[in-house]
Amino acid sequence: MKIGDLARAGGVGVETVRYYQRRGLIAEPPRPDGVRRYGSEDARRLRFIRSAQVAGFTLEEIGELLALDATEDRDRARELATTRIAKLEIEIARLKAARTALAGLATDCRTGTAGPCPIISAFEPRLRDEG
Amino acid sequence: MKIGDLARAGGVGVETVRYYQRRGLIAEPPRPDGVRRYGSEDARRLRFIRSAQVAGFTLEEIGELLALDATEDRDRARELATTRIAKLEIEIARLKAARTALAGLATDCRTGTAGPCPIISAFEPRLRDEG
DNA sequence: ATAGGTTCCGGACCATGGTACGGGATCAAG
DNA sequence: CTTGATCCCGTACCATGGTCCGGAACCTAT
Repeated sequence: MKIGDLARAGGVGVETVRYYQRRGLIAEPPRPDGVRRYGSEDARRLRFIRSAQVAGFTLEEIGELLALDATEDRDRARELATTRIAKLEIEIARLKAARTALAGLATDCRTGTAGPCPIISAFEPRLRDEG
Repeated sequence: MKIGDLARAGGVGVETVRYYQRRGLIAEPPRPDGVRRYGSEDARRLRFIRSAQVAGFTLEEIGELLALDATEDRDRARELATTRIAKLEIEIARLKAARTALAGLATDCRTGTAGPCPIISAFEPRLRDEG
């Protein structure tokens, strides 16, 4: 694979691959004829990077994870995982609360009723009755 | 309230309040004696901004929401709300998947077993048996 | 009255994660 | 053998959301 193929396989741009390379997230592959040649392992790494980003890891942390993948430091790996899980829990709870607030807003802003809808108060703790 | 009080009430820095002001998210308050004097309404706005950020709105969108709060454009308000809800659903699902992956990683990386733990594969679709 | 804390302001700077630019080399197809 | 795509490289630039800087003015307590 050349860089363009890898980028396509990973759903990113060529520039992004080069950027990851500069950051040391993807190893510099051999270039027999002057052009970088990647293997399926690189594609796997690239996919991992994207997944880990979704999980909220920064590129720096992802670099550590990748380095760790080859080591025996299971403790550190578990530590990174559990720390991130805790943050994910918080984030998920936050997003759910936001969703609830927005659902309330969408309901309150049904068409047909006159006047503005209470956007700001939609995010405030609901003390008013549900009636 | 002076700007420092407002910032404290909103859990942000003074510079952040000034920044929001520049962005037009908080109205320029009266300054009888040359110093900005805020009321509880401003604190409410500030809290709203933080909540809306958690909900994934950009500051630009938040500006629109704030503008909308005073208008009669219920359709637009509902539209923004439902669009964001859809994105939140996706994001929540993603975070849950990430949490699952990390939980698997943490399990696999129990201490005691020898060898590196499969960090990269933790995020790959699990085809291998659970045994 | 002098020090410490706060406010004012514009503009510079920062972190993160890319994205674009310009210019040159190389390759495959028409 | 030219055209178009792709590759190489370094550097510059971008968007977002702040954060800090320096210098001047003010208030309050000691």
